[in-house]
Amino acid sequence: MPRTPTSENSPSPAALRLDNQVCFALYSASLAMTKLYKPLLVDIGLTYPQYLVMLVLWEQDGITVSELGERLYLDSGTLTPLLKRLEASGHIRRTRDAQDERRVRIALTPQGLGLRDQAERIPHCVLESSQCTLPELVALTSQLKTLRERLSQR
Amino acid sequence: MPRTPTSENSPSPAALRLDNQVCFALYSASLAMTKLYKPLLVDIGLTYPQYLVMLVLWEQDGITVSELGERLYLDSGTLTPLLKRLEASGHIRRTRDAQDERRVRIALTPQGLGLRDQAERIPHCVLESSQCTLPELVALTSQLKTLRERLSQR
DNA sequence: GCCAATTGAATTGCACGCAATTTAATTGAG
DNA sequence: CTCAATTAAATTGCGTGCAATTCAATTGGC
Repeated sequence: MPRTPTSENSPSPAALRLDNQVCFALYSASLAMTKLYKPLLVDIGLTYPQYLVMLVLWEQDGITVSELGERLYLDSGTLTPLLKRLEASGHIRRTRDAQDERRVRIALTPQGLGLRDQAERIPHCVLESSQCTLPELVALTSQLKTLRERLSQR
Repeated sequence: MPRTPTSENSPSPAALRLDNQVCFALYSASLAMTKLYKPLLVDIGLTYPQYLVMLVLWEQDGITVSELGERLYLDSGTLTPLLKRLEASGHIRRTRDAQDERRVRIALTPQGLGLRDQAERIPHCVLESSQCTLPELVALTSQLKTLRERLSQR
């Protein structure tokens, strides 16, 4: 009997097949998306999570670390070092709240605000590269939000 | 005029609004999914990416590091340390290929193979917790695979 | 058969995510 | 008013992801 290079034991049940996992489809699509953004973001000196932080700050300047965390579903263990790097890059300033010294407020610098103009071309580039139509992406976004809500309400 | 706690500059263009980003929907849903798996995987002593590796090995025992990487879209910089930890846990063995000493083949130990029985209950748990129907998840998986293919063919 | 080019892993360095702990500031029950 | 409980960030430690480099083994042009 010919021996294949990979020895099969009993076949894996369908429920454990990699190609049947939503989790892997989600995981690998998310990493692929990050790779698509990378070259665009390198041009403006941001990493992908840093870009997400900037998106929030362009909408809501001066919010606290925990408000930022609620928006992005990230905690201070992730955000604190990330924000320090954004500060070191000159995009933001971190200042203790005068009313409540426990809070740290994040404010855009003029440089950080200026970055928004350069970032405006990114969504278009991504749409192009995604090979998807806008309605497709809008629909997918909506489904993913629903999934996220359902998953995180545990 | 009442002043909001966060000072708005010019409003952020719609294309840069966080809630309109597929990338963020994808990113946050993926992290939420990881969190759902974590307690289930802790029980069997695996991290989430380690679980993905085991899914592949349960299908194809004895493959090389690069074949594993093609399956998971990960490179050796990620896989090498991860595989060393799986080896340290006793789930796999790493051995140089006799035909080509550059290749490293990954083989399940009896313990690693035995883990599959314990893992079989996981997909059901996830389906329950996801608050989604199976057809919904199947459809979403398919869309995400399409997206991944389109994104990574650049 | 020889040596340059290629290939497969490993290594290095950096930036996340996140659990768990610590520190500092604020709140609140009595 | 006081002190314990709570809250907000920061810190620590570990495990990814990934670019870039290194190292060893193999291949291919001559």
